[in-house]
Amino acid sequence: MLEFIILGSLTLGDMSGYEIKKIMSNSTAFFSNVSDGSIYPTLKRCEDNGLVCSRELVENGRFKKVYEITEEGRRVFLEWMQTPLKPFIFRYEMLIRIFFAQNISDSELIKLIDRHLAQIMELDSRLQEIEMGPARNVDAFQKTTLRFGRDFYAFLIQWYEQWKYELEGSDGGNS
Amino acid sequence: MLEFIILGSLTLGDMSGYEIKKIMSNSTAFFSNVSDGSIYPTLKRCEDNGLVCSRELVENGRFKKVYEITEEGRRVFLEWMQTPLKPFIFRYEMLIRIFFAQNISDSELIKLIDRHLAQIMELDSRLQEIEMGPARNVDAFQKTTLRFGRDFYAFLIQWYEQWKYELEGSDGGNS
DNA sequence: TTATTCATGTAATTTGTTACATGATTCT
DNA sequence: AGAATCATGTAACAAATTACATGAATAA
Repeated sequence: MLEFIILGSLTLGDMSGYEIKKIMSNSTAFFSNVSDGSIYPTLKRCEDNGLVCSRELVENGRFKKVYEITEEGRRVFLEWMQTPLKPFIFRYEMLIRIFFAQNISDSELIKLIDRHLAQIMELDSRLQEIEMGPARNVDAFQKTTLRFGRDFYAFLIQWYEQWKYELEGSDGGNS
Repeated sequence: MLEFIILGSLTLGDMSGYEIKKIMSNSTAFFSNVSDGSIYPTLKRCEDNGLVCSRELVENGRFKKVYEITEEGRRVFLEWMQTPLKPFIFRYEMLIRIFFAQNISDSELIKLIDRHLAQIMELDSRLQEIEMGPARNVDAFQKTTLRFGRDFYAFLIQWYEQWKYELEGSDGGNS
C-alpha cells in the first residue's frame, strides 16, 4: 500500500522522502497514515526494484535525496490503479468495542462514545484546516478525497449522536 | 486487535478456535476479518500469557479444543475496553486511488467506482442476510454493530452515486 | 542558546497473511 | 465415491510500527 502511495506521490513530481511524508500528512493522512520509519525503507525497496531512482543533492546546505519515478514505476503504478480492489474491510476498533459492550456499564459506554466523538471532531477540524488552508496545487481528485473525509466524519458524528440519543431514551427515564 | 476479539468472543461463552472464527465471519467480519492461520497462533499466545485456558475434548468423534477466558484474561479485556482508542485511521484503498486518479482516464475512473460500488453492495447484502437470518443469541450491541455496517454501506453507496452524478455532469455534456 | 524543523536512516518487534499440511465426518 | 464442512495447526513471508540514532539549519 505504502509503496503505491509513494509511487503515486512521485507522479505529482519529484520529491524527497521527507516531502512525501509531508504531502501525506496534509492529505492522505486521514485514510492512510505512515509512521516515521516506514517511508525510507519502502523508498529503498522501490529503488532496488527499479521503480524509482534518486539523485542526491545539497539544498541550503542540507543533504537531500530526491526521488523520481521511473517508466517501470509508472507502469507498475498504473497497473495497480486498474487492479481489482482488495476486499474492502474497515478495520474499526470502535466497532469491536461496541460489539462486546455488554461487558461494560452504560456510563462507560457513553464515555467511550464521547471520546470517540471527540476524536472524530478533532480529525474533522484538521481536515477543515487543510481544506481552508493556502491553496496549494491540489487537483480536483485530491479535493474529492478531502470532501469524502469531511462527509464521512459528518456521517459518523451524526450516527453516534443519534445512537446516544436512543441510548438515553432506553434507560427507563433515569435522570 | 485479534487478541481482544478473541478475548471478547470468550466473554460470550467458552468456544473453540473454529467457533470464534465462525462468530467473526457472521458478525465482526465486515469491520475486522481474520485469515485462516491467524486465530490458532493468537489463541496459543493468549494461553501462554495466561489469558485463556483450554480443555481438549471429543465431540461427535471430533477432536476439539475449547477455550475459556481466565480471570486475568477478563481483566486484560476490560482494561482494554477502557483504554483510550488508538488514533482513528481509516485505511481505505479506494481513497488512495481517488487521490491519484488524475493518472487514469474518466472511463477507467467510472469503472473503478462501479467496481467499488459492486463490492460494497455485495457486502451490504451479506450483512442483510445476517441481519435477517435465524435469530441467534445476539445482544443489542451486536445488533448495533450490524446496523452500523448497513448504515455505513448506505452512506458509501449514496456518496459514490452522488459523485458519479457530478462527474457525468462535468464532462461538458458528452453522450 | 535552545527548541523546532529539516532530513535520513537502522534494528527489533509486532501483527497478520498466505500457503501448506493433516485428517475426520457428514452430506449428496 | 466425492465434495464440503468441521477442526487444528505450522512455516515462511510481508508490511508496517516503534524506538532509536544522527546531524545540520533556522527560528524563538
